[in-house]
Amino acid sequence: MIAAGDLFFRRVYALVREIPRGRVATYGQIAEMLGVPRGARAVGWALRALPGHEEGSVPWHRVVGAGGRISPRGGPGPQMQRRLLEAEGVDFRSGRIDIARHGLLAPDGRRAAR
DNA sequence: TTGCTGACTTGGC
DNA sequence: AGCCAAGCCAGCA
Repeated sequence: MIAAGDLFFRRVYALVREIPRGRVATYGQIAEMLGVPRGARAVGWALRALPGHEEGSVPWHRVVGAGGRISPRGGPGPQMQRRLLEAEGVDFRSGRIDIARHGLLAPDGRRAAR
């Protein structure tokens, strides 16, 4: 259960839940949606504090860094994140995600991917 | 209230 | 292409 005061965290979680399967959003993009263009780090903080309770409900793995690269955090996290994304059809051919295709507002390019 | 840290981003070497 | 430094935001001691 999230504390009543942690409104920012709840907003972040709510937004991440809205990310469709097979698509990804960047920290900066989420922050901008929240009305905080430079609050990318705050978004990361929120996800870091993501309780295991919400972990099953919030697709945190669909949140990546700018340029479609997974933020190294020193744990099995990044590896699992990449695995989950690949399972959704996200292409890591270049070692990073193509935001132009898998981005939140990007047209479904998964089909065009090759 | 002050200061440090961090799942970030951008710009310069 | 990869590494370093500065800027910004929120939470916690």
